[in-house]
Amino acid sequence: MKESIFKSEIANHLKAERKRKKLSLDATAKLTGVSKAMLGQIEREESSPTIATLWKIASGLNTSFSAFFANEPALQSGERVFPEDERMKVNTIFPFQQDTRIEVFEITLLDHHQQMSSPHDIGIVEHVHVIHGKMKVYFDQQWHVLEAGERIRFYSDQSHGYEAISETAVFHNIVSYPK
Amino acid sequence: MKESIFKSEIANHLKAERKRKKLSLDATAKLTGVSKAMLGQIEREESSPTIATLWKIASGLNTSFSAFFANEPALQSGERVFPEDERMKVNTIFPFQQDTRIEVFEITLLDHHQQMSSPHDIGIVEHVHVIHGKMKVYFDQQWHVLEAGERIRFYSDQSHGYEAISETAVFHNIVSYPK
DNA sequence: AATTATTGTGCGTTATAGCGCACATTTAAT
DNA sequence: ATTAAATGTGCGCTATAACGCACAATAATT
Repeated sequence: MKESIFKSEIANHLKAERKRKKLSLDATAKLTGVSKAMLGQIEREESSPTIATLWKIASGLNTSFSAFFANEPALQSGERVFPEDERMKVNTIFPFQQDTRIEVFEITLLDHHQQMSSPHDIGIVEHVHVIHGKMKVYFDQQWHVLEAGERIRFYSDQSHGYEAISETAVFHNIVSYPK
Repeated sequence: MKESIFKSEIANHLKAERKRKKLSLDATAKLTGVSKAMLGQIEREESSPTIATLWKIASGLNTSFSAFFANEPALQSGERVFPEDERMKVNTIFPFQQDTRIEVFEITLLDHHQQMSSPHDIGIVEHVHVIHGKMKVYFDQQWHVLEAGERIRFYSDQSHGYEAISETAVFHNIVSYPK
């Protein structure tokens, strides 16, 4: 994810949210405590706001903070795509639904397979619950070893991955998307 | 959530992450492309970084962006309380957290036990995934039979319940609370 | 058509994010 | 003990985030 696309996502989301609520720059300025000049500049991508002001905007508009970093709904609507690999079997337990914004997979790693993944969008949380075998999960620059029955939770907007320590490992993977 | 408290969250997380990696301000400056003076000010809460710089920091440290905003364990622990019953064992897999607004239980029904429940708040969605045995789930005025491995999803703002058909049944219960 | 709000943008000013460099302290090496 | 390297803070400077106000444009009212 490049830095520059941030600005346009923030701009788009702010503009969309403001239009959806049928608010003028002046009205949102009063709601958020951020000057309308600044709001205009952010929408035109002429300014990269500080977290403090972005917080004031999110807070004043009663919208979530992470929503400013989400990709277009068109892209994130569906299910996550997994790489085609014979040694990693993915079974969808609960597909993504707009109301809950979670999806659940049962994943089987064969032959000590390791599966790495590049960062996802901001705010996405992954839950790993080991059903069979022994495995390790990578995030925060560390491998975390998990026995059967154990579980762990992490932000997946970073490099992460899974690897079976026993020959095969089965785990449940709950992915939560913000909104 | 007040604005000031997550400035300290950012400060704490940056400091902790830097210490964990045993990096100096100088070293992190080279990694992230952010001057060490600025990094120092952020750690001392003397400066509120822009989104762009915080991104450079997260990116350069290979850490998650969201982790800088990790909210403290919510006071409002939405955790559901279950009736005391010897024939229904509830094991919490993932406790409720404010960011995801889900909680996950592993529930064991013994001796053909039936457990009914009165309606919860509107918008709450329950997911049932049968691990062992055979059971049925009640909602929408009827019972739904589930074999091991099968799953079902329903709104729990209505009378609902579970019952083991085999002598014992084990299922996972994912509860999603609306934002 | 003329007037009056409303809305977004441009401008000048202030506040502060962010940088490079130097300084004082500590830590390690000689 | 002395030197040398490394680490965090302070200072001056520049870039820009953020503000208030005024202006030009459109939309609504008379």
